[in-house]
Formats: sequence, C-alpha cells, structure tokens
Amino acid sequence: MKPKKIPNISVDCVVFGFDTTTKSLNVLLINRYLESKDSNDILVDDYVLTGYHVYEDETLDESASRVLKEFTGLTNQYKKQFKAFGNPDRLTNPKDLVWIKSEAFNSRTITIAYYFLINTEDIDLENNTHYAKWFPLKQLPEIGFDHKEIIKEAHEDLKVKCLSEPIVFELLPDKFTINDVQDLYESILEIKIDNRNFRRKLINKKYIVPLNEKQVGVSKKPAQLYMFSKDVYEKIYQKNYLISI
Amino acid sequence: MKPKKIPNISVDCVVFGFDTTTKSLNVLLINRYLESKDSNDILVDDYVLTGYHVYEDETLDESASRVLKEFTGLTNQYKKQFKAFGNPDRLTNPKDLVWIKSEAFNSRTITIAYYFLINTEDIDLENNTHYAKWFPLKQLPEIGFDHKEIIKEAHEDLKVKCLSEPIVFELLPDKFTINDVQDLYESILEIKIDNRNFRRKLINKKYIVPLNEKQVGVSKKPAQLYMFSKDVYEKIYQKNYLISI
DNA sequence: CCAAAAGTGTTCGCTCTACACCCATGT
DNA sequence: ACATGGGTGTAGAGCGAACACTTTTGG
Repeated sequence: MKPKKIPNISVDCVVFGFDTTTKSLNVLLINRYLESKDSNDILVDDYVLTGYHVYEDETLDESASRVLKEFTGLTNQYKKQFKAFGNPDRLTNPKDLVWIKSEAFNSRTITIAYYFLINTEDIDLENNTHYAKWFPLKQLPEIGFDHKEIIKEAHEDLKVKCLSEPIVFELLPDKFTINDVQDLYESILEIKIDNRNFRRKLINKKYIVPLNEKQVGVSKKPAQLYMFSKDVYEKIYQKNYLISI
Repeated sequence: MKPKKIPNISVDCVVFGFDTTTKSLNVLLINRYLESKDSNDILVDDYVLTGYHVYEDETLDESASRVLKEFTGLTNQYKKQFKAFGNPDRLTNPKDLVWIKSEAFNSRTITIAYYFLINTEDIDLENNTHYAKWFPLKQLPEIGFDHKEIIKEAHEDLKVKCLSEPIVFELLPDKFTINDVQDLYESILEIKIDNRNFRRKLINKKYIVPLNEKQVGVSKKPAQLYMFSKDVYEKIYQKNYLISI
C-alpha cells in the first residue's frame, strides 16, 4: 500500500559535491520542464532542487534520505537539516504557479531543507531518470521556486559548519591529497589559504593519516595520499569553549 | 476577518531569560491543564512551550513573533529559527492525545522551533493570562509533547551560537557588570570560567563600553557598569575563517 | 630540459592559560 | 570590624600569519 503524502509539507535537498579537477563546489539540480498542451510552447524550463512531499508515516529525516536515495541511489550520506522555508509567497512567481497547477500541489507548502555532502565519484548521473545534473555553485542556471535562496542558505550553513567539524572529507574520495582539502576549503569558503600553513596544520592532525601511496597517472610530481580516520578523530575530539565575539 | 490556521503546521518558541540574582538560565513555559468533564479528575497538568498554529497569510518568522507578543507583549527580540520537528510520533503519548482531542488539532503536526533571547526585566508575568512561568533550565517541571527535546536542542544551538556572536547581551539589562556576563556564559555553557582572564578579554573589546556608573543598593563593593554597543561591534566586526577541526 | 605542481622553515606577535591576594563598600 | 564579592598582574606556551624558493616527476 502506498504511503500518503502530506499535501503542504515537503523536504528539499541541497546535494553538494566537489569536483577535484575543476576545483568546483557543485549542487545537484533537476530539470523542471513543461510544454503547453495546445501550442507546444515551452512554459517552464529551469532547474530545482531534489525534493518531495513528506509522507504521513515517516520522519523528516527519513523523508530527506528517501529523496536522496531516489535521485542518487545513495544512502547513509552526511545530512543536515538546516532550515524550514515557509513564506506564503515562496511558490508564487508565474512559472511556479503554472508548475503547481500541473502537479496539483498546495501553493502554501512549507519545506524542510536539508543539505547532503556526497563524494561525486559515488554517483552515476548517466543512468538517471530525473535529468539530475551538477552545477557549479558559482554558475547556477535559472532556478525555480525559492530554491536559489535555499541553496544560498545551505551554503552559508556549510561555511560555518566546515570550520568546526571535519565534514569536508565527506565531499572527497577516501584517498585524497592535502591540496585537495585546501582546494575544497577554498571553494566552500571562497577565500585563499596559505598552502604552507594549511599543510602543516593538517599533517599535524592525528586523524589525517598518510598512506603508503601516491597519486598515479598525473603528469607532474605525484602527491602523497592521505585518509581521514573518523575513529581517531572521535577519540581525540574534545569540545572547546573558546568565546570569540 | 480572522486569519485561517494551517492545521498541521505550528511554531514553538523557546523563550530564554536570565536571572542575574540566582544566576539561572530560564525558559518560559505555560501550564497545560485539563480536567475530566465527568469526574473532575485531572487529566493533564504539565508544562509546554509557547506556540501556536501558523496562519495562512504569514511567514514563519512572523508567526513566531506573533506568538512571542501574545505571551509576553514583547516585539523585536532576538529570534532564531533553529530546527523543525516533525516525527510522526511526536505528539502521541497518552496525555498529548487527550490534549489534542480537546483542542482539535492534527496529531501529525510539524512544528518550526524558534528560540528567543529576552531580558527578564522587560516582562511582567503577573498580568499574564496564560499562566506563563519561568523555569530554570536545570530544574524543568514535567513537560508535555516533545518539548523537552525541543528545549534541549535550543540550548545546544544557543551554546554554539553564543561562542561566535555577541548575543548574550540580549539576555542582560542594558547596564550590566562584567561578572553578570561571566555568570551568564557559565550558565549557558555549563562551565567555569577564570574571572581574571574573562574580565581582561571583555574589557579589551571596544564594544564593551564602561559607563560613569556603578551598581547601587548592593551591600558590598558596587561594581562598574558597562553597556554593549552594537554600533561599534558592527563597525569593527570582521568574519574570520579559522579552521578548527 | 621544461612545465607544473608538490613540498618545505622560520620568525614574530598575539592570545590563551594558570594562578592568589588586596580592596572597597555597606552593615 | 567584618563579610562579601570586586578587582588586579605576570609569565610561559602554543598557535596563526606572513612569506619564496627548491624539488620531483612526466612528457
């Protein structure tokens, strides 16, 4: 038996990925496309976040995980509920109204927004029935609903969060170089970081473990590979109460 | 004309206050009381957060502000939306079910939770039609719904937030002593802080402005009073990107 | 041998931490 | 005079910031 949708409550997922080659922080978006029945005019052709209604019998977290699985096939990824969006006018621009009509959902829908951090290598967008595509955060296409705002706030939250918790490793392959990590921080925070200081800082962390491996197939000096040990991190982690106001 | 309630969406407000005399971080709660019609048995007698349904034509923020005004008379207080709670079983313990029946609202209600920081001196609970009362966070009474969890998460969020932004001053009178601020930080963070180091740190901030005033009516050496200058803070504020993982 | 990116040390200044006693006031 | 909490100084360690050149590799 099919679960019942709650008509006015949804989750939207900002799925972040990082492309180490282009050094680009990306967001996964799906195409929202609608043609007029009569005239074949294109009524809507833009992009929105992955999202769906919440079902009657699931938690919000489960709902977000379900959506992620549906669009990417992935489970157990880093997930954070960061904000609820519910302005009465959030789905009321002309294209949104056309879309809502065709999809028959409530224009006063509150959405609970999550972001996910995933390793781009883990997913295969070719065999994807939803036309999901990565877009660099710095070059987004036309975005529907209030999803531009949602992406912006997800990014803001991620900026703060990545300073105090080692979540960036969720965006990297298991084996990475120090420079990968630096590139990633620079992309997220939109700043330049001094390589020597950054490198020293990271290498001194006991949970950044050097492997007996170097990069292969690069046409330059191959870099040392490292892994992140969650175990070690959790063992040595201790809360700090530094007041910096 | 009366605004229309959205039946399955509410806001709940964790209203924090600080009592400088008892050095206690408090939460504002209202009594949830219900007697049986037949037997005069007490069916429900516990405490819950201030909260209410969201109206069709208001934003979530407006909804939270409306609730705060209704229960305290206050407007323009520090407000933060920190999480949405929507588990299917969040309102399903026996007392909650009795209450929900008597109030006729949907047991699958998603609530958007906010916390407010207010100066206890600003409100007068005597002339309060809702039986709102302050309770120390450390000694909460019996709490209905999932509001204990909501309070806990509000507190966690406040702990993190107060380390990086000068929001504690929202909980203090306009004129305060350095020790008031220390007491407040100790209450929120549940730690001890070295007085000399803390004092030095605060006094060196340009936005902590010494007044030409001391405490009056205390039976000991009266302390120097200070104020917080938001203007100065905003002028000298600059984002810092210190990665501490 | 050349291009490209990896990797490497030192100095300076600031801030955090730890720690114990005298002082001013009201009663 | 006394009880109460307000207020004060210093030294050591650790960390962040600034800064430019050499090395290694593949092509």
